[in-house]
Amino acid sequence: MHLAREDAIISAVNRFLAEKGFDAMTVDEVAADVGIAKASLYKHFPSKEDLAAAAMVRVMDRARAFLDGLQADPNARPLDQLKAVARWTMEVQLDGEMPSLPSENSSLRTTLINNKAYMDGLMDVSERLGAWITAAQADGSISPALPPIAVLYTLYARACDPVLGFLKMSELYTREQIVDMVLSTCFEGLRAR
Amino acid sequence: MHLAREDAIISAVNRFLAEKGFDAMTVDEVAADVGIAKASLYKHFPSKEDLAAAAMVRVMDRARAFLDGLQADPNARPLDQLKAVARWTMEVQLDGEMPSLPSENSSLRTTLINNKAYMDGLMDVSERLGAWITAAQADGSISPALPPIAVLYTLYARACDPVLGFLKMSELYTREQIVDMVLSTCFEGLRAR
DNA sequence: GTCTATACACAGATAGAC
DNA sequence: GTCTATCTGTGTATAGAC
Repeated sequence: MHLAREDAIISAVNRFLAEKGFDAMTVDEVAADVGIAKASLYKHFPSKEDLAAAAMVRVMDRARAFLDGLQADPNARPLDQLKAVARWTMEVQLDGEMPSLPSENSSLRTTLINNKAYMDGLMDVSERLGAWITAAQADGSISPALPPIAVLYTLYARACDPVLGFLKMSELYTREQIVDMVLSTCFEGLRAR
Repeated sequence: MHLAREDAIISAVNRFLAEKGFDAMTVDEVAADVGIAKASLYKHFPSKEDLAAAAMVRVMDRARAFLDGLQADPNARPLDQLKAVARWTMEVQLDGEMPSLPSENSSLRTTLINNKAYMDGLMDVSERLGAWITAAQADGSISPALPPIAVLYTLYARACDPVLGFLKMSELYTREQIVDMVLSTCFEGLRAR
C-alpha cells in the first residue's frame, strides 16, 4: 500500500515535470493530483527537490531496463543499439513521460548529485552507451572524429530536443514520422549523402 | 538618456534569461543589476513578461542584422549561409547572450504572440532561412527527404542546445572546438561518411 | 500516515510622495 | 521618472490533532 502510493506520487511528479518543468510544478498540484493532503506528501518525500529526484531515478531505471532488453540480442550492431536508445528516448518524450530539469538550479543539482541511486544509474547508462559508442567508432559506423563524450551528450540531448514538440505542435506529421525525421537528422545529419 | 536606460535594462534581462531562464529570473535582481528601484523598472515595462519580450525582440534584431551581413555576399552557397547562421547562434549561446524561454509558459507565450515587433522579426528570419533551405535542397547540399520546416526547427534548436553547455562545463575543449563539433554533428550527423 | 490550519518567505505589482 | 513602503498572491514547508 505504502509503495503503491509512493509510486502514484512519482507518476504524478513525472508527468508534471515533463509537462511544465521543475519550477512551474507545484507541490500543491502534485498532492491534489494524487488525492492526498500536501502534508501527507511531505511524510513520503522531504522536499520538492527529492520529489524530482525520485522521478529521475525512476526514469533512469526505465532506461536501464530498456538497455537490458537491447543487450539480450548479442549480435546486434552497436550503431543500431544506439539508434534504438535514441528512438526510445524520443518516444518517451513525445508521450509526455520524460521529466526534464533545469541544468542550472543549484538546490536541485545538489540533491541529485547526493542521490546515490540516481548517480549510480546515470553512471551505468553512460558506461553502457560509452561502450557501444567506442565499438561503433571502431567498426567505422560512427564518425571517429567526434570525441565519445560529444556523441554521448548528443544522444542524451535527444531527451529534451524541442524539435519533437515543435513538429508535434504543427500537427503535420505522425508520431512515427517525427521520430524518424529527428533520428535521421541526428545520425545522418542535415547534409545530403 | 531614456533609451540608454531601457537598453541597459534589456541587457540585464538578456543576461539573466540566458543564465537562469524566465522563471528563475526575478524582477528584483534585474532592478538591482541596473541600479534602479523596482518601481522605476515598472515605469519602463509593464510586466515581467514584457521584459522578456523586449529581450527576445532585441536578439531577433541582432539575428536579422547578422543575416543582412550574410546576404551582402551574393555568390555564397546556401549551405554555407545556413552553417554560418547555426555557428553564430551557438556562439551567442556559449557567450551567455542567448535568452531562452520555456515553450510552455502560457502568459509568456501570449505576450510574445501579441508582440508585433517580435512576431515580425521571427517571420522575417524564418522566411530568409526558409529560402536558403529550399535552395540548398534544390542544389543537392541539404537532404531533400527532410521537410524544410524540420530543417528550420533543427537550426532554431541550436540556440538552446544543451550539448554546448555540457561540453563547456567539461573544460576539455575550446570554444571553437565545441562549436565545430556541434556544427559537424548537426550537418554531417553522428554516422561516419 | 492522514488531515486542517498556519507559519514563513518571496516575488510580482502598485501607492503615493518628491 | 525615481524613490520608499506596501499590498497581494502564492508556494514551500511545518505544527499538531486524530
